[in-house]
Amino acid sequence: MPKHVDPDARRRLVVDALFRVVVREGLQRTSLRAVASEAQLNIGSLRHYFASQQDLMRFAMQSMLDRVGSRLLEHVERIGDLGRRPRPEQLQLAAGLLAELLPLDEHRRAEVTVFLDFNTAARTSPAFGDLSRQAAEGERRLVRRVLTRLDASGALRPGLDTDVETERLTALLDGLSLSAVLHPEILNPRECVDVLLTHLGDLSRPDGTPGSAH
Amino acid sequence: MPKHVDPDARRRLVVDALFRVVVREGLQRTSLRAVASEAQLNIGSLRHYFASQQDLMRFAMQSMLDRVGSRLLEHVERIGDLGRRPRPEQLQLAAGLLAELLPLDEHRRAEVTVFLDFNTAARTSPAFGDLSRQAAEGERRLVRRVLTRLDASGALRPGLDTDVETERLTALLDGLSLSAVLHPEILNPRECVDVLLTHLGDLSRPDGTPGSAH
DNA sequence: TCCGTTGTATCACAGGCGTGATAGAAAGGC
DNA sequence: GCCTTTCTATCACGCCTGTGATACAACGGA
Repeated sequence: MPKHVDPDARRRLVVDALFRVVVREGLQRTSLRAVASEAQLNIGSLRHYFASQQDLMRFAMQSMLDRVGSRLLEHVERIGDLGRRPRPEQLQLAAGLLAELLPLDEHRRAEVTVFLDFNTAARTSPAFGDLSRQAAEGERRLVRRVLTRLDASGALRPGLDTDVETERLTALLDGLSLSAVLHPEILNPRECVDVLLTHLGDLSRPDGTPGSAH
Repeated sequence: MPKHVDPDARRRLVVDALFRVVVREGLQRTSLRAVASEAQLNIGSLRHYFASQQDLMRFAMQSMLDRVGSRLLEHVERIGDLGRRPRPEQLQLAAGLLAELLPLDEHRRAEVTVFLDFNTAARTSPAFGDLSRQAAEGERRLVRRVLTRLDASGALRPGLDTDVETERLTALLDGLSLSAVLHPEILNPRECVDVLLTHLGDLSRPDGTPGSAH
């Protein structure tokens, strides 16, 4: 006995419409009316589900963070135990996981685009400050975790400073995302992957060196 | 016999006011009235020097690109010939030059902040598209030039792919700038420099290996 | 059937925006 | 002195924004 409207589905519909508007027009021109129109809803209906513009914006950003977070978690579980893989595959798997954050297809491109707009807005908009910070910390936790796991299974060069390498790899991912979104004609997805693989290769133990796994 | 007002000085004054507003409020809230108020000018006066908002915005971004460009040029000349320096100093000098692009002090932080806001806006605003692209290409030219000069003086590991390394270092710089501007509590200037030096160190020829310079 | 809840749709308001028009002050060549 | 150019200042217009208020339809349990 389903209710004729599912509020959660409605909110998702609105959020998806908002994402499309942000991607197409930029956050600056993403007004309530534009989102309502994109969702083919009356602005009155939209406001029935979101009390204010700020509510909608926060909900949308939180939704995106949740989606990315659960996708990453899923990917981590799919990989399973890293220690029992051969070393080249370890690096490949790590790259595949981190590439979830790169705009390599239209879906991730849209995510990164919206994410960038939200984060730049968050700099001067207190309403998003906590979400932006939480996202930045989450990204660093992921990167650090990838690095420590690689290191634990002996894939990495000895003597690396984890703090510095975490910031370095995070900056690399952020910079690649930024360029790929803002200047796709300069940096295409294949080059992004090349750079990421090169970086991980540089961090890895030289071929022939025995790892210290276990 | 000085004229009572110097139009160029007036424009510079307005542009500086615009930068302050963008840094403080974000590009979204940077209206003509806000800039005029910040410059302590009447909006009518402001519009006497800039025909339209778009004119002002373009002029401001172009001004910033010019300033950064000439500062980089000056720094390059100050360094002079790289070949006749000892290798550790070569890396240090390269890092110092590239660090002109990082938000390490308040002045550069303001620049990078404005630059970021302009570039995200440029994604969906055709008026800034060309300037944004030109800046991205300029940054890559600089990075590539630094890398090839280091390589020519024998400071770099052999076998590096210049295209990939250019994108890698560019992404690293962009990512560091992004994080340092959006999350200064997570990434401070010292860490930025650490990461940059670590990266250049990784690219450099291992100690004890004779360089191929001259 | 009645009624409360939920959803849809519309109007109106105040506020900010860029911009065109215009009036008046100030400056400088003659 | 005057006249032209440059600069300053203000008004008004149309547009778009978020939001409060309100009316009306539709649903679901009693």
